[in-house]
Amino acid sequence: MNRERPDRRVIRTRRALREALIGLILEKGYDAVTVGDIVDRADVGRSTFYAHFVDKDALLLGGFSALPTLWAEESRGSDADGGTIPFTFSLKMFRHADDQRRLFRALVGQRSGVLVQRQLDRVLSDLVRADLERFHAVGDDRALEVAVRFVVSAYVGLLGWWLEHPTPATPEEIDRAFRALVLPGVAGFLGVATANSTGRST
Amino acid sequence: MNRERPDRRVIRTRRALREALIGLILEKGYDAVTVGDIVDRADVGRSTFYAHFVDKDALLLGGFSALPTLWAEESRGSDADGGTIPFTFSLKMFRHADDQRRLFRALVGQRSGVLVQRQLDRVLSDLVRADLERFHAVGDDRALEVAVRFVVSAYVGLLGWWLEHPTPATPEEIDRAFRALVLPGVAGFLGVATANSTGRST
DNA sequence: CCCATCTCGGACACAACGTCCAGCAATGTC
DNA sequence: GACATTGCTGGACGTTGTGTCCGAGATGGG
Repeated sequence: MNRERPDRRVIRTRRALREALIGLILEKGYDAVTVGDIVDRADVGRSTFYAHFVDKDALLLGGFSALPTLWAEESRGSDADGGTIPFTFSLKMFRHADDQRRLFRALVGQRSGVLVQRQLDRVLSDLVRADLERFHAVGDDRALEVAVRFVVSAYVGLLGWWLEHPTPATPEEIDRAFRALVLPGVAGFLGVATANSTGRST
Repeated sequence: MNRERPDRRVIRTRRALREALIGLILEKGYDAVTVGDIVDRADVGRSTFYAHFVDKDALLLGGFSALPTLWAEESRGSDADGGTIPFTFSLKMFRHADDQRRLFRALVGQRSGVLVQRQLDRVLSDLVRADLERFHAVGDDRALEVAVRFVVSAYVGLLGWWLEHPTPATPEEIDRAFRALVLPGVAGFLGVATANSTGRST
């Protein structure tokens, strides 16, 4: 890995930009934020911004680049749970989102951009796929993908809804709802899939 | 209703714009299309465009404004089905999307804008809510909303995935998968299902 | 045939993006 | 502590797209 620790100035600049962005997102929503806004608030030259990031998007996603690894480690770390319960990411994520509710609402909520949602989708897809393979030992690849898509869509949908609501539901409650809604269908679907191998003759 | 049939010129212009937009969406994707592109292809003055629509978005959604009513009528019309099977929109929609696959992929696919997805979300939410109320007689309003969110998210997610794939799955197959994945969870979550009709297709 | 209405076309102001460069400042190293 | 390296500044510039405005001309409906 190319891990030469960068210049202090670089760190400073990047942090300033990241924090400015987050503040602005909370105020105006991501889409309404311009590069001008960001460098203005961060007290950084416009050209400096482009020296670091090609895009507004790059800045945002750069902040998230650490997260996937973190989650992956968390999920692997808790093998005790991971061994018996599928989708352990769910409750963790709900809690995390609850802590940073305002930011998450702005980023993953229903009236936000798609960028972060898409990123989240990608990360979750891998986790879910791994869990499904572990718990169901499916043979049909396409059925697996359909199930992954189903679980992730349902999850992100519920998450977005929950964030966007002045709701008294706790992370635990919404997590329970998620499991109750998703697990039966998956069990039935992948069970049938292995025995019956849905669909065309391969 | 204010249904004075408008001037021929108006009709002509609007149709030209709509068709130009669709063509351009198929070529470049919605986001990449500019108002300039549209009026250019439609051979319409720029100012004329703004005399009809405030936005690129308005033009697009204007085209869809007829659709919800159509679906609602379809759904109400087929009371024979509607009486025994929930979510009759599903297969219809899958078929419709299959017919216009390229356009739908550009509009509802996973790398498309959110506009149409959101519109679709709204329309489907109402349909799904109605069906859930009819089939489950729920008392808890919040549980109902959670279930609606779940069903719609799962549906739109599967639809998007299916469109974006060079997949040999027919509308019927993906519809069956959708029902198999969604119905058990809903039944369990909302309590007693009045009719336990788990996807009998034909 | 005439009037109302629509369309044209081009000019304009504006907002944001992304690039470039010369001069200055901070940094890590020896 | 001196110095070469690297990063930052700040503002000018070109570009693209948006949305508005208006007078002149074309076209439709009664």
